[in-house]
Amino acid sequence: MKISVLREGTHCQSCHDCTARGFAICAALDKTKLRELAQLSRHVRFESGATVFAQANIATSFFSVHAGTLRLYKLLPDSRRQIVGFALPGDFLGLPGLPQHEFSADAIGRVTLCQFPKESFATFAENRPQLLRRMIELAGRELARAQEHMVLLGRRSAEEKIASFLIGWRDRLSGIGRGGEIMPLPMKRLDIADHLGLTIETVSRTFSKLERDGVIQSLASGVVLLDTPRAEALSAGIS
Amino acid sequence: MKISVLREGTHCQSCHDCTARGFAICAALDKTKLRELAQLSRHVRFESGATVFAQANIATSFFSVHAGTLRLYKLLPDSRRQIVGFALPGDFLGLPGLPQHEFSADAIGRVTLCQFPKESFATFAENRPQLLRRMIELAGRELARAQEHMVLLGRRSAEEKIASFLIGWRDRLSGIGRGGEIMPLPMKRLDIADHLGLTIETVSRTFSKLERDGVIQSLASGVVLLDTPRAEALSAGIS
DNA sequence: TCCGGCGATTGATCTGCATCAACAACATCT
DNA sequence: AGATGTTGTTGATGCAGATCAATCGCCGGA
Repeated sequence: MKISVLREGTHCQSCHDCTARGFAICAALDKTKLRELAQLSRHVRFESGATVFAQANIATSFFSVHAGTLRLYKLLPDSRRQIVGFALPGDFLGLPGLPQHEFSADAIGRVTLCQFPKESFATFAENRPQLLRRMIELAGRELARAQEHMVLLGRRSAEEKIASFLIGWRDRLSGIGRGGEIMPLPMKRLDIADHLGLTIETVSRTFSKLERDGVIQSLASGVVLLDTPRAEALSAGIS
Repeated sequence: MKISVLREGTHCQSCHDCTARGFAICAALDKTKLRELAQLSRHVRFESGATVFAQANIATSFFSVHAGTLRLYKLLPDSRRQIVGFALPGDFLGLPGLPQHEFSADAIGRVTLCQFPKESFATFAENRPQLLRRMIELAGRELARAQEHMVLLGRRSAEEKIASFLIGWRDRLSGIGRGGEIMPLPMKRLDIADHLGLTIETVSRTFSKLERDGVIQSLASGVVLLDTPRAEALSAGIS
């Protein structure tokens, strides 16, 4: 595992034309407040594999993902791993009220983040209902995703899990304007396995099966959905 | 499945000495605001098995649990079920921002709730940062629980699942002042199975095994933890 | 060009839990 | 008391996915 490499950041100069604006926490803010919030933040960059923060460490910052993908995961003492989610541009990391990080976060490929010192962010947000409501909205969306994922982990077959994952990933990408024919999957098979409660072998076999069945096409650059209705049916748990 | 029975409620007269005060959403409010909020609410009661609301229905109310236990669950089209959690006194049900319920909720035994019309609650909360921060706190706690449950569903053995469930249940009960030697388990085996991603038979067998091993004692009125350290070790994923 | 490492794939075998089945314990109704 | 339904337990068997193992493709470095 590579060691975290934190490049010194600068105050964010250009929140106004930030590509993650619109889906990020800051979508709630007008120009003036945006500038104030920007004063608190710095841009930081992490190289592939770097750990942004680790579970049970004291949380001193919040983050908003600007570019790239992260895996968010929890480890058991014997090193079993559950990836609780992947973070994409616009996702907010860290929850006020809890002193420590509830999970670890690694960069998958290069990642840039807006970093906010926890204290000053909390003070800033304290009396800004717009921002607070936005945080509730993001937390609620996250919670809904978590509950949907519990259904997947508890009650679905390997094939349904993979189909569900692909459909969900497609929807998230298109939600941030990254939809397209070829759907990039920046994470490795092991990450997918640890996200879906499977092993790499089962993930691999299931990808192969879906490809044999003409549901998907697997490329080096990503996956193409050939039979979307079939994939969506599997994802919904039909058949 | 029994039909939901909603007894007509009354405005809450006695929030001041409500037994769920202190852990509920209203813990954030001072006397004056509490009275104002009480004006919006009514007490409602549901009998055992009644459905408080169903997944994908338009959410017209929020609820705060006053007494009793609920199962919160999602169904797949073929009737596979995943119980995403159990709600206890103080728990808040419903998230602003999402138009529909994300899951269904049934009473386990008799339940009483504070019901808030969604619109008026939202208006009330809109510019009350204290209340908004409290909602973030509750949502965050819920999210943390959901993530911990993903680890359980994705990466743990049946025995670990049961031990984890018992330890978690003990902690939640003691968190609302209901700790005690005998831990009541109001939900049925099928509920536990659908919560942990197991079948009733496996749940039953695992309870039997834990009892044979002297970890727990199973009574009609609940469960006694005989070997708490062992249960906690299993719960933590050690051994 | 060869080598070594990493990720992915595929095959063979094993196993934890699901499934199928029978029965026990207990409550409710007639 | 006997009949019926509901919940829980236990046993026998089956199977989806884990585990163990071999191989392949690819990339980067010597």
